[in-house]
Order: sequence, then structure tokens, then C-alpha cells
Amino acid sequence: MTPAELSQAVQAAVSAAVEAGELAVAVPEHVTVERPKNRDHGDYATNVALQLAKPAGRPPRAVAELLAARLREFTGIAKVDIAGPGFLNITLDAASAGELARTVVDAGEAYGRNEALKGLKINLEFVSANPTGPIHIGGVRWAAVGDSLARILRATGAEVTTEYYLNDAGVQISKFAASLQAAANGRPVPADGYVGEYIVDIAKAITDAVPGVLDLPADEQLQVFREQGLKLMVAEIKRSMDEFGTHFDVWFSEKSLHDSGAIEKAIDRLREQGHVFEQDGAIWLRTTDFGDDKDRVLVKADGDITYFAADSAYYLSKRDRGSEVSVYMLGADHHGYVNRLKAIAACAGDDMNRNIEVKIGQFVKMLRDGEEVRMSKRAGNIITIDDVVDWIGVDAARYTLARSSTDSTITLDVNVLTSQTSENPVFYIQYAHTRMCGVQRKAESMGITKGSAEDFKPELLATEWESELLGALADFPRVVAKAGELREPHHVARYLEDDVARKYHRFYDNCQILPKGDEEVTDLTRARLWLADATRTVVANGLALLGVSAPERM
RNA sequence: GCGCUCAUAGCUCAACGGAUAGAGCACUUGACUACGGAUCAAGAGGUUGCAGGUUCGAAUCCUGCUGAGCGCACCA
Repeated sequence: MTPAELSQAVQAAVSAAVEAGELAVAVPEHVTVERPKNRDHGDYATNVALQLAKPAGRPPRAVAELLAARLREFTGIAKVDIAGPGFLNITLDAASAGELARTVVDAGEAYGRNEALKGLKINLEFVSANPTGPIHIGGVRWAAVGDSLARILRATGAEVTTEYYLNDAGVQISKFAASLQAAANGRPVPADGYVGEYIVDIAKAITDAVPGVLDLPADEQLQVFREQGLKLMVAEIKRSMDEFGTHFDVWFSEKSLHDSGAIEKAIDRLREQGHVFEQDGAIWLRTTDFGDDKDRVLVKADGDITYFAADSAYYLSKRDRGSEVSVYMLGADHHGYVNRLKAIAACAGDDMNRNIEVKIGQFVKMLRDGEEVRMSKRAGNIITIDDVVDWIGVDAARYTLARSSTDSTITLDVNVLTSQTSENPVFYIQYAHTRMCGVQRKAESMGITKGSAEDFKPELLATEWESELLGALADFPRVVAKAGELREPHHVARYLEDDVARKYHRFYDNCQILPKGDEEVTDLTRARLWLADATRTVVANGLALLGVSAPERM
């Protein structure tokens, strides 16, 4: 019996009680059934009696009594207790619990997938760092979290488009080009330009690729550095992302919005909705209609188009391309953007509480020798995506960055990253996977298989360690759905770490799977192989959602 | 000044409004005649920043305060 089936059983018990006239309440649409932390509280617990007590006008424990009596009639439920203020503690019989191993093995790679967000078209934009330098540690966090979130949303049934917005049109690119030009000519970079090893490297790559570029007039020269520099930098970012296992379906060019006239069209559309006005020679969007603290300029008095106008056109582009929900993942320096971005959606006639979500994630702080590393492009002490991958590898980097809530700042110690990589919990999870693969290899070499589904005896998986592990495996679909709905991939990571891997290691240490010496192969041997196979499936599926490999050997 | 976000063990971080707030690292102590010990078991470590409120129940929701980060352009 899966938690979903149990939830339905509880719901059915409520319905039956209502129909019998014992309870005067509306039957809840969803009944939550959770794994209690304390094993004495059974396999599952529900607080439904506590929630129904008030509307029913009955004491919680009386409601619980009614439901418990009905629940005890269900096959697969061994015991129902009432505890505390009115919790229902439910214990499954061993066969019903063990059956889950078969469910998982049968579903294979599909186990964990669900339809919580079925058919929802989501545009997920993340990283979107300016193409004027390598991706630094902050961007790496969004790469890890964003890519994992895309995988989780897809597993939850959503249709996801991942997107990187390239700011290839503004003054930052001009400064970047000017810096390259200066470097190529052996001059110091401009005061507000970009500094760093990579500037010199790219400048050299351009002078190598375009012989004679330095003989061109200054303005033509600058144009070459602008185009070539952008091309090389974007290629570099794409390479980094590719190596990091992060895929973007769309690399969206800001410049294309300018070149195609999309911005003017967007302004017209916003004007039709009645939120555009002129003042002091500029064209404005009245974002204060929808909670922004000030109105925003779309076209400046001198005729220049603002970055905000491009943002507006970009949102409409996402919408036109079919996005029902546009998710923006931005860094903590973008708090001020939330209201104006949401106002764009509202001004376009959309529902700002549904069609657009702006997630603000906290910074990554770096520590070296106990002191915070203040990164600055000027000082050239940026910690880049390639640095992190060199130090600890893609798996450990992705896991480290994806295992915490984006709401919390994370502090990474450079000394730890560059030395003791085995401290990373990702290895704990991967080791569980290799252990199961090891058991399977050993079983094969002994000529043992888990046998056919008909011969599987789930009731033999009855020790506390097997029961705990089965409970953890049963929780996977719910965890994936929750992570998708909350847009928080770290729930999957913590689940693998604290539930699945931990409980597997305990099971492994306490329950011998394969026969030792001249012991017989028994039904219990085969049942435990089913459980190991099911666990391996969940670990592999879970790691895949995080973009982390599930190695067969380490 | 206004706005947004955060505050949990020595450190790094968890905790769907639920029962005794959990892991890892570091510290103390056990378990290898092994299905690979990158593991397991045990111990110690907390007034969840402070003060109120809502609730049967608050780390979680509301209010105020304190502290920290970020943001408040006809910049991008």
C-alpha cells in the first residue's frame, strides 16, 4: 500500500462516516498522511481528526475513534491507534508495506514521476549573467538549482522551457569591448572597464583570429572587439554550462528584441492595456497600478530605450511562446526587481499571482582561512564555475549548491573545497548506490537472482530496518511533487541524504542480504534483493533529478 | 528614511502549522574471519535573535523590536 492509497483510504473512511451520519463535515479533498519521526507512532500518521474536529463540533479524539474503527476494516492496515490530541497512527501489515518494493522495481525510471503539475507550461529563466566575463560562484548556484528544478518540474508533469537571457545589447557590452580593445593595444583598461586574465586571453584570441584588426581605425576596431568578444564569451559560457551538465533550451538575445522591433510592439501592447503614459518627454509604464513603488521609464526623453522596456518585451515574448508561468530566478541584488517584473505581467493583462513568479535567492559566501573572500572583478579574484569544478568536480559542486534552500545564504570554505572532498554528503548517497550495485554484482557471480514477481514474498521484509527503508522509498513521489510545487530542489537532496541513503546503510549493516559461506538461498534472500533493487532505483532517479551521476563503482 | 530577504548545536545546513527541533563536520567511545568501513552503533552539544499575539498545537503564521545582507536612476 502506497501513501497515496492510504490517503485515499482515510478519505474513504471520512466519507463513510459522513454518509452514516456520524460526522457532519465536508469531506476534505486531500488528506495528508505522513511518516512520523517516532517509530512508536506507527508507519503513518494523519492529523485529519484534529482538522475535522472544529467543523464537526466534536472533540478530536471522538472523531478519531470514528475514523479508526472504519480504517481497521481496510485490508493491508494492521493497526490503528489514537494518540496525543487526536492523531491517527496507522501501522501497515508487513506484506502491504513490502509490496512497495515491487511497485518501485516495476516502475523503474518512472518511479517518482507524478502529475502534480501535469501539462503546465513553465518558462524557467536562470543564470542570465552578463556575457562580459566567466560565470562566478553566484551564477553557479543558480545553474545547479535551476537545472535541478527544471528536471524536477518535468518529473512533476510540467512542460518546461529553460532559458538564459543574454544581455548583449547594453553599455556593459560596450565597456567589455573597450576593455578588450585596450588590452589588445597594450593600454590600461578604462576606469569602469573589465579587468582580469580572461580579458587578455580573449583579446589575444581576437587578434589571432582577425589578423590586422589592430591596423583598423579605432571605431571599426572597437566594433570587431565587440562582436568577436561577445561571440567568444558566450561560447565560453555555453561550454561551462555544458560541462556543468546544465542545459538551456533557449539562449535569448536581448539585442534581438531591439533589432526585431519587438520592444516597440511590446510598448504598443502595454499602451492598449491602458498603462502607458507620457511625461517630461519620456514614455512610462504605470507599474504603481500594481504595487511597484514608482513608475518605470520605457523610452527616455532622448529616445533611448531602457533596459526595463526590453524586460517588458522579453516577458511578452515568453508569454507569446506559450509560457503560462514564467519563473525568474534572480540573485539577492534583485529584490527591487520583483515588483516591477510582476507589474509588467499585470500591465499586460496577466495574473501577477499566477503567470509570473520571481524567486530571489541568497548569495554564496566564500571563506578562505576563516576569512570571507570579497570577490571583485576589478581585483581579479573571482571564483569561477571552472574553479569550483576543478576543485571538487561537477557532482559534488552541483550537490553542494543544490542541497540548501535558496532562501539561505550558503558559506563555502575554499580550504575545504580544495582539500577534503570526501566530506561532501553527495558521496554518502553515491556510496549507497555503489553498494547496491556491488551486491548485485556479487549476487550475479553467485548465480542468485531476486526471482520472479510471483515468488516475491513482501511479508518477509519485516525488520525495523526494512520497514524504515520501505517507508522512505514510499515517500519519493510526494517529495518530488513537493519540490516541484515549492520550486525548491533541495527537498530532493535532503530526502536522498537523510532518508534513503541513511536508511539503506543501516539496513545493509543490520540485514545480511546474500547468504554467507554455505548458507542456503532463501525467500528472504530474494525479498531483500527486491528491496535493494528498489532502493537503487530511487537513489538513481533522485540523483538524476539533481543532475548528479549514480556511479556503479567509486 | 522606505522596501525586500534572512537569523536554528562551536561550524555548515535541515525540519509538509504537528508529537521528544534533526543531520554532517569537529569532539569522546565502540564495531572489520567485509554483500567494498567513503559504513554502522553510542555519547556530548539548543530558552530556534528578543517580546507579545493567533492556534488544540508555532522554528514555521501575525505585530513590534534587535542584528545582518540587498535594493531604492530618464544606469544596465
